[in-house]
Amino acid sequence: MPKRLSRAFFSRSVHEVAPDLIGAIILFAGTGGRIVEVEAYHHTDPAAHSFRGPTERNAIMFGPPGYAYVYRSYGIHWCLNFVCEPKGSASAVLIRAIEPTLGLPAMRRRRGVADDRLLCAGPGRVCEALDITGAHGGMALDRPPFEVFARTGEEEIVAGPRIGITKAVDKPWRYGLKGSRFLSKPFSA
DNA sequence: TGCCCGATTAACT
DNA sequence: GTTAATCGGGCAA
Repeated sequence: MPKRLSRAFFSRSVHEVAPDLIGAIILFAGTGGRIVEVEAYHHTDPAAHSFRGPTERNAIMFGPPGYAYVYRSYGIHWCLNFVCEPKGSASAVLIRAIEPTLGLPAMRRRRGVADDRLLCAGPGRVCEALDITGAHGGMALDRPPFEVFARTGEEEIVAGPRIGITKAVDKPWRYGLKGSRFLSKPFSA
């Protein structure tokens, strides 16, 4: 039985937690699968929402680790983050893509796409497939409806530049499961 | 109060 | 490859 990830797991540096999340299982109300792509955002990073200090939107990032930070992207989509590091560090990992395994009928219905590779290939798609919205921001990751389990065994992890940002574009803080068909974009060799 | 633009996606050409 | 959709956050005034 996989080990449930608790607050101690998320209390470490966001640059340790992010690659350790590749291969982990995330379930929300019983739907989800294996995490195959994430990005790390540290509060000293100009691309992070927390870079300019606490606001109403990013308040969760300044709280304790092990909680969900959900924000609205482009006025349309929801994006899910896991808050990391000791409280006040304001760092988080963006969940960018999942290999969908549990609750496939529900996820297909919510997404309305024919190809399962597009169910959870992107941060907005992940939230639509799992039915995560801003209402779930601030929820603990070790309590229902969230369930997060550690990966079992070794995984081959690749890193590269993050997607969709205009600041700190050179930092290789996007992590993925090598060769996965469920990435939002391939990693360049 | 007004303005610009974004940790995106889908539907175009 | 390009672009519209769509709206709240953050900052200037």
